[in-house]
Amino acid sequence: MYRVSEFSTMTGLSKETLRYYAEVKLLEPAYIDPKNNYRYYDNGSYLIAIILVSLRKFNFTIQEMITVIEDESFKNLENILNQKKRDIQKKIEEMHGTIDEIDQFLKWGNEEDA
Amino acid sequence: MYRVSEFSTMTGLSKETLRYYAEVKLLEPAYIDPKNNYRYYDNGSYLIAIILVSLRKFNFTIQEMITVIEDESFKNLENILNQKKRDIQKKIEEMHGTIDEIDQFLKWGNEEDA
DNA sequence: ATAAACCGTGTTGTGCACCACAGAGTCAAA
DNA sequence: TTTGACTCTGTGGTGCACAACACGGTTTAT
Repeated sequence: MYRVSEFSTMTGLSKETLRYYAEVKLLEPAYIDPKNNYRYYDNGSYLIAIILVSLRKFNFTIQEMITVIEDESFKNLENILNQKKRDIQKKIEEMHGTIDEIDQFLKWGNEEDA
Repeated sequence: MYRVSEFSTMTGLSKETLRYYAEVKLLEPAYIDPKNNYRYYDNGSYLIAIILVSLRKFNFTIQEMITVIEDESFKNLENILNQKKRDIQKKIEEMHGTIDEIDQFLKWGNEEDA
């Protein structure tokens, strides 16, 4: 059982982030001492925390992560990740579109000059 | 001279957005009637508004747009747009990187299963 | 016993680009 | 002249994901 400080350095999540994650029921402590309200995390918490850190790198929102975690035993995690990949690919295409529009705009500017 | 409502429909910028743009000195009305504070826009305002709408599509921030507008006569607009294109391309590469990381994660998950 | 280091709660602030609303004044048409 | 549509200002709210306090209790080491 780890206290917040230790768990924070283990996971790379700040204490405030851990508190926030508990608040939104994304990652709740394994145990809370009723006499001083100290929050304790265990190795199960750690596994989840590691996954959350990855998901955050993949730009998952808190809500999406909650969905992942609520779906016990991660049955749909693969589907969700594949969906995320498609979302990213879509955004990439949009950005290519934006580049095209900028090119149009530049072209229009140059023609105006002529 | 156009009042906000008309100018709003002309440009597609909402009244609140126009008010906000005036507040941050991005697009100030051409004339303000001192006796009732009504804000009036003219054709010069319109030209700038059109450009701003495009820049917003290109994901310019307000600060960036202010920079563009302050630089009278748009000498550096082309440079800035080209810089923006590079920024977008960089983000596209980052997103490809994220996709690779997701693939790694998926691969790791499948190996764990085995 | 004391001091340092830790923990809790509650609250406010951050950045961005607006949106929404209330209350009051103003203008245009009939 | 009345009605309805318009305008202003000021203020607060939105979403996201925390960060940053202040204040007080607790634990740990010496």
